[in-house]
Order: sequence, then C-alpha cells, then structure tokens
Amino acid sequence: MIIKIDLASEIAIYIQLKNQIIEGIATGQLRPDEQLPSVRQLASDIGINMHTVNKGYGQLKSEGYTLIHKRKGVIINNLEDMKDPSYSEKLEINIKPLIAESICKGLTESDYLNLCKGIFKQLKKGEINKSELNPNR
Amino acid sequence: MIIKIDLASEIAIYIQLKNQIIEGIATGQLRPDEQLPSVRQLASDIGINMHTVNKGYGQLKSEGYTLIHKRKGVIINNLEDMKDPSYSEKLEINIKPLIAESICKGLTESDYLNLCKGIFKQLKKGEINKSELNPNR
DNA sequence: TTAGCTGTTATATACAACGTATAACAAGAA
DNA sequence: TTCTTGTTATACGTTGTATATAACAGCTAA
Repeated sequence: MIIKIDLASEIAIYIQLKNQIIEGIATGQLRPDEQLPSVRQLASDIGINMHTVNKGYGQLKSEGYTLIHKRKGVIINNLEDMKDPSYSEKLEINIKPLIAESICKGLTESDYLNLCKGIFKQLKKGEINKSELNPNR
Repeated sequence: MIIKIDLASEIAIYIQLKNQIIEGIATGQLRPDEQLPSVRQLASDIGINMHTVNKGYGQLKSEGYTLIHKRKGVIINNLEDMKDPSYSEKLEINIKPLIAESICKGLTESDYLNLCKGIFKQLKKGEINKSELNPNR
C-alpha cells in the first residue's frame, strides 16, 4: 500500500498516516495479519521522522487496529478485535458539527446521505475478496 | 442561546464556540439578522479571553456565517449568503476518515446512515419556525 | 463634544502539540 | 555476534492555543 503525506496539509502527519492505514483496512487493501513496514523503514520511505511514524503506529495499536507480533513486527489486527460497540457514541460527537455546517451551507439531508453512500461504495470496492478464514497466528 | 465551553475537552475553545454557533444557526435558534453578544461580553459571560472569542468570530465571518452590522455589531448572515456550492468537496475529505473508521469498528452502512438521520432529525426540530421573510437590514 | 460601546489590531507571555534529531534499551532473528 | 524490531528518553525549534494589556477607528447616545 502506498502512503501519501501532504506536508502542506493542516492535518498532522501522524494523523494523515493513521487515516490512510485505517482506510486501507476498511477497503481491504490491508488484511489481518499483514505486516506494516517498520517505523524506521516507513519513515525513510516517506521522508519523515521515525518518531512521527511511531506516534501514528502507537495510536493505531491503542485503538485496536494493529498489534505487535514478535516475529513480524506491527501487523493488522483481526477484524473482530477491532470492533467497538461504544464507537457510535464518539462518532456522533464528530459528525454533529459536520451536519450542522452542511445544513448552513445549503446541503439537504438527501445530499448529505448520498455523499456518505458514495464514500461507502468507494471504500467497499476492495471488500469483495475480504472474505477470509482466520489466519494462523 | 446558551454557549457551553468544556475546558477539559481536547477541542480548542474557539472551535467549540464556533461549532455551537453554527449548530445554533442550523437548528434555527439563531436567525438571520440576530445579533451575537460582543466579543467582550461573551468572553466575560463564559469566562474566557476576549481574543479567543474574537478568533472564533473571525472564522465565522470569513466562512460566511456572520457579518458586521455597524449598528448591531456581529449579526447572523442571510441564509442564502451562507450557502456554498463547493462545500461538499471539502466535506467529503472530512467524512471519509470517519466512515473508514466506522467500517473497521463494526458499523454497517445502515448503522452509519441511521446515525446521521438521527442527527438531522435532532437539528431540524427548531426549523419549523424558520420560515421567514427577508428582514430589513 | 464627551463618554461609552463596537470590532480590530498589536505586542507580549505561557503552555502544549508537532516534528525533528540523536541516542539508547530489550527482545527476537539470522 | 550482528542486525532489526518496537520502545523510550532527552533535547530543540516551530507552530497553535489561550491569556493579558493596550490601543485604534467608527459609531451611538447623552
């Protein structure tokens, strides 16, 4: 998977990194048990500091997306273990300001929902091959 | 309208302020031509610095939500002038990471869309009386 | 005119977050 | 042993956030 960092973006580098890996998991480009590049390797590849990568990796781990495999290093966690029943509560807090803004900016509810559906469609493209037996660990 | 600031929140104060005013506009609690408290008054009311309020107000103005009326101070802009046809493009960039995260966290597309619908319902409650003739200016 | 309010700007300070840099550690692999 | 892994510590510079004091122009009302 190719990671693209925009140094001109207002979004912190470690957040951009984190978002792209999460998106990779959501689309199925990154599968459970798949290993991520080492912090030093990835930092070198995309031309940023090791600690910035480490910060992103650290958050991915603490939020359940990855875990440390003694042999492989950082690997993608099992999809079941990522799930969080209480997530929708945190999500609502993040979505609310976006919807309020959207209303003011002239978007209808249908406009907004269709935009979301489009993003789901886009992300689910890679999900066809996502069916998998639980890999050996 | 009551503004509530959470000093323990990780969200910057001027962003919290901005979000609540935008939400107020979306729900109809704040109507066009209605005046907002002065930067000094609001700062005093909620116990924060004048410049923090000014920063939030400044962004609201530059994003079209408010304008400066020589007599009244800061007032809510006309709803038509708030609209921005290109907004959905910026919106998509903000929504995408949330949807990717939601997929990983086990939410289905229906779960997500229903959550959005619920927020729309909640925000639109105050919209019944939002029908208005263009007020004098 | 004077006094008081408005938004706005300037300057300064303190703190936290971000990103970089160098270095070191324990643990496992070759 | 040598190399790589994640991890931690320390330090530095930059930027963003929030505060504080002060001043300005423009308008309102006494």
